[in-house]
Amino acid sequence: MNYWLFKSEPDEFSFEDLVATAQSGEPWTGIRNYQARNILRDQVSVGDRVFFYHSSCTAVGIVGIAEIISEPYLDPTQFDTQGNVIGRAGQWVCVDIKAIESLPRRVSLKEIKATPALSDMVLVKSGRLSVQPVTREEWQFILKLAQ
DNA sequence: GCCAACGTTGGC
DNA sequence: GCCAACGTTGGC
Repeated sequence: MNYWLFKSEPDEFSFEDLVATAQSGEPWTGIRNYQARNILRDQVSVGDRVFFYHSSCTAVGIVGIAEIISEPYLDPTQFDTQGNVIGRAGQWVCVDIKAIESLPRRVSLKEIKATPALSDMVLVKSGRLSVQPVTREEWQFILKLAQ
């Protein structure tokens, strides 16, 4: 099983919104970055776990855990009703995810940046990538921090 | 809302 | 294939 971190602006779609979709989950659409697309297309598998990260808000950080529940498929939001590609053609893909649980408390970006054991996280090193890998060590360390 | 960082585009 | 211009992300 692999671990990932997905970013979302809570004003657009929050972890609470994902929880509300229960077992049916939500298509993770709208990724328009090649690096993120390649990760979704080539590396993400059903059963992988995901840290759900709230960005661009007053409480930035990791707030919950989700699970990948579909194989990657073509993101339907890249097509109009006639099936024509909207904007940049990029064979964009999406996956479905569902909520597993909230963290006992949010692990803030500030805290992550201040933690030496987490200084190699992609989140710290390449802040803009919206779908990114998390190592097993980082995953477990953050779970401990969240207690 | 500002602005730094970074990804993408496009002229050459 | 370089690189300047431009657009977007995201922390603050």
